[in-house]
Order: sequence, then C-alpha cells, then structure tokens
Amino acid sequence: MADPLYRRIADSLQREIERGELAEGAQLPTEQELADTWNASRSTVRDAIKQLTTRALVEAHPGQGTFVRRKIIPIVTDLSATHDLGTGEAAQYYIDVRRQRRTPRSTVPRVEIQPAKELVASELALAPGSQVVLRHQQRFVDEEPYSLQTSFYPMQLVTVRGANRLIEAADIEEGTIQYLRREFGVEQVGYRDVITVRTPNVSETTFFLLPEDGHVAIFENFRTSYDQHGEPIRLTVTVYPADRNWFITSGNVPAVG
Amino acid sequence: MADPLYRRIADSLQREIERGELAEGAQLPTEQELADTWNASRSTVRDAIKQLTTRALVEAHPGQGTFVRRKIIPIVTDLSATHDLGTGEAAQYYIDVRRQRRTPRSTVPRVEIQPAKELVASELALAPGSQVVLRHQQRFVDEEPYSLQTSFYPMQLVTVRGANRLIEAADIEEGTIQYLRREFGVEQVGYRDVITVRTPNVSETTFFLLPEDGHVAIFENFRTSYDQHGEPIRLTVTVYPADRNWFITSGNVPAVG
DNA sequence: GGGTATTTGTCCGTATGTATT
DNA sequence: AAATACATACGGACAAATACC
Repeated sequence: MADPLYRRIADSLQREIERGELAEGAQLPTEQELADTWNASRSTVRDAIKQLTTRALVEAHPGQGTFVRRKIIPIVTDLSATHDLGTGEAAQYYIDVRRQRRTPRSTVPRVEIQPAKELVASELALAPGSQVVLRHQQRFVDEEPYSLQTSFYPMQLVTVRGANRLIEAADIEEGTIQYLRREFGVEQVGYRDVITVRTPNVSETTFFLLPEDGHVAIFENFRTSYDQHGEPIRLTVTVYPADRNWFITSGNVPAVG
Repeated sequence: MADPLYRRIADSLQREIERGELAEGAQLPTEQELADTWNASRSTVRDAIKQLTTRALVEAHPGQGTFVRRKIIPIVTDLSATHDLGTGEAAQYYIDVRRQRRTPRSTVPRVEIQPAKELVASELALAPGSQVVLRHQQRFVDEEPYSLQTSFYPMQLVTVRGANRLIEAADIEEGTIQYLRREFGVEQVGYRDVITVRTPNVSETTFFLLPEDGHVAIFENFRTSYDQHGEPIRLTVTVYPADRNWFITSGNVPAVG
C-alpha cells in the first residue's frame, strides 16, 4: 500500500482492461464517478488516467469520455524483400501494400540539392559538405499516413554519370533503382539497415496525426545501398509510427515459411 | 497563441534544449522559478515538465532539480550476423558484445515445459496445446540489464530426437544451435524476424529499471528459425528497451561496408 | 440552428509528503 | 537539523468539445 493513490487507481484500471472486464472500445467511468468510488479528487483521478494514456491503453475524448483503445491492425513491412528482387524500395512498397489488399499512394517527390550533413556524408563515403540529391516523399496506405521517406544520392550520379531524372521533381515510376540499373548499369547488390526507435519530432507528429504528448514512438530505418563495386549509392531514411507497423526481415527462409 | 499555457512553456523549453541553450545534463529552472517567469502556477509548470518527461527530454529528481537528459550511447545489435555463421544467437551475443569492448553476462536459463500458446504453436507449426520447451534468460552488458530472451522448442526434439540438454536448466555454452547440429544433424539454415515496438509490461519495467510511466518503448523481436527441411525448429522472442539499443540488419553487404 | 447537459481540458491556489543536500 | 526541490493530493473555477433534444 506504499503506492500513491493515483497509481493504485491506474493499476486497478489497467488490470480491469487486461482481464477484459473493460473491453476494447468500452467507456471508462467518468472522472467524477472514479473520484467518488475511490474517495479521491478529480485531479488525482486525472493523474491516473494520464498514466494509462501514456501507456497507450486508453484515449480520452472531450465531451464523450475515456475509452479503452482498440488494437490497431498493423501494416506489415518486409525490410528484406527488396534486395532479393532488385526491385527497389519504391516499387516494392506498391507491391507489398497491394498484397495486403490495401491501397498505396505516395506524393510527388520534393527534390533538393544540399551539402551532405555528417551522417549522410559518412554513409555515402563522401567528403563532408559534398553535394547530394535529396528526394523526399510522403506515403499513404488507404489514404492514411504511412511513412516519410528521404533518399540521398551522391551528386556525382547526376553530374558525372548523367542520371538527370534523379533531380526531376517527378515520381520515377519504375523506381530509381531500376532506372539506375537500366540506364547506367549501377546495380544495387546489397544494403545495410540501421534501425532505431525514438520520440517523434514536430513534423512527424503533424503528418502522422500522433498525440501531442509524444508517447507514440517513431521507428526509423537508415538503409545504405551498395552497388556491384561495393560503393554506397544511396542512403534512404524511412520513418514509421511504431504503434501501427510491424516489420519482417528474413534470411534464407524456405518457401511459404 | 491558441496553444494552452502549459504547452507554450513546454515548447519553449524544448526549443532551448534543441538549440543547446540548455545543454545535456544542465539543470532547468526550478518549478517555482518557471512559474514566476511565466506568471503561471506551479501546477501548470508541472504539466509542461510532464510533457518533456514523456518525450524523454528531461528527468526530474526530488530534492535536486530537473535536468536535460544525456544522450545514451546505444548498444548496436546485428540481427543478421547469426545466420551467416550458423553460430546461433547465444554465442553470437557474446561475440557481438565483446566486439564493442563491453562485458556480456547471461543468467542460467529458466526452463519450463508448457502447452504451446496460439502464437507459439502457429510459428512452430504445431497443433495448439502441443508441449514445448521454453528457455528464458536475462542478459546483461557491463552488468546493466540488456535483453530478456525466451526460446521455444518443439518437445519432439527431446522426446523423439533425444535432445535432452534442452530441458536442463543449465547454459549450453556452445549454443543450442550448435548443440542441435552436432548431436542431431539439425541445421538452422534460415530464419524470419518479426519486429514490433510496444509499451513495456510490469516485469520488463522492473528488469530494465524503466520509468514507471511507461514512456520508454520496448523493441520486440520474434525470430522463427528453420532447419534444412524447411521445418521450424525454434521461436526466440527477445525484448530490448528501445531507448538504448540500435539494430543492424544487412543483405549481401561488401566487406567492411 | 440553438440551447443545454455531460465530459474532458486547462489553470489556479494550497497543503503536506519525501528525497536530497 | 534545516533548507531546497520535486511528488502527491485536495478542491474550485471556467473553457472547449460533444451529444442530444
């Protein structure tokens, strides 16, 4: 009984949710009702509910009440499918999403040319401050925000090799990877992913419509792709809200699996 | 200025932190000082700080003050190294951690025999309720809690094939994968990982010493391993605190990379 | 559309407890 | 022992969103 009152209230409600006595979508007692039954003030009850909100167990709606959150049906993304096929992430995204009987859409890329920041230069094996092409896209599934993706390419691909479509602000329908292979013989033969989880920034909170308190984490994938000479040709940074996405990666699984 | 006062205070502090005016480890003004400068009540200031705490930007210590959190040096775990070597995760963990000049330790496994729950049965392609062997370990790096791992094996490996060491509550130093290959010709030739991020449960909060409010997410990896006949031989569930771990996975990267 | 009741959101002030210095 | 700073708890007032008549 050493626990403070607000936590005892929160733990009690959490147990009711986990035992199913408060089912998904069910309304919790109002703050005033909880205050009465626990002989607590409304402020204390609100502290308890705040904790459940941070734990993503409930959501409160002004004028309506507080409800047990429904489980989200996750979108499953296969991080390893790409390299098997040499398809490139852009095309792969459309294939994957359609396979789950959902509808993909992505915005026309925003294209910029920038001096490479430290991380980008390091991953692309460029001198710091070298020019890089940046292509940024918003992706949707069933018109719901799904991911934000930014790809960085060495500017040499354009200036030396002549890959001019990289700097056009238009979707490359076949995928940049196939474009680079077909036109310039640059093949993506391998990649390395670095995966981190962190709190969202403001633009992510806005785009994904995340709760303001930042309790929904962001899943961030840095993918460095290499060509047949072992040179890095691209860094792709993709972020997803962690509450509605699962990821798969596999090594040499048998068919079906 | 439509934003409520507590959020304006929080955003102002957050900008100061991001601009470095409040450096890592620096102490914020006390709640009373902030209340005075913003003409707000202490309760409102506390609401603001609560938001920064949820966003993992600051941490409060009674009697001392509230401080900007220091960045954590992450432990990097390679999710794909294992299958290249056929080493098995257990041995790989020791190799990986030592390579980062840190000290690994894991507890003696807790071994149980259980009827398979739905997920386990499905991943191991067993009839629901079939017996499975469960081996649970706590892992440490530099004596700090690092991961919790539970592996499930079909009981047939013991009853039919005679892999009796699976049900001994003792570390299999060479790794279960090498044990199964050496003694029984069962080779792990492939795997599939499913990765999710979720809020911690009570035992995870306790083991990893996570803050009670549950704002630190848990990174969860379900790895199903397959033998040379395409049969699943193991399901390993590993959980890590998302705030201090990064993950790498790669496909066919050139040497060094 | 308007008005009213309900419910959560914001903000205030105060008092007391607990951890740290 | 005393001072400082955050933690818990109370209660009240009004605002904002929603639902319903």
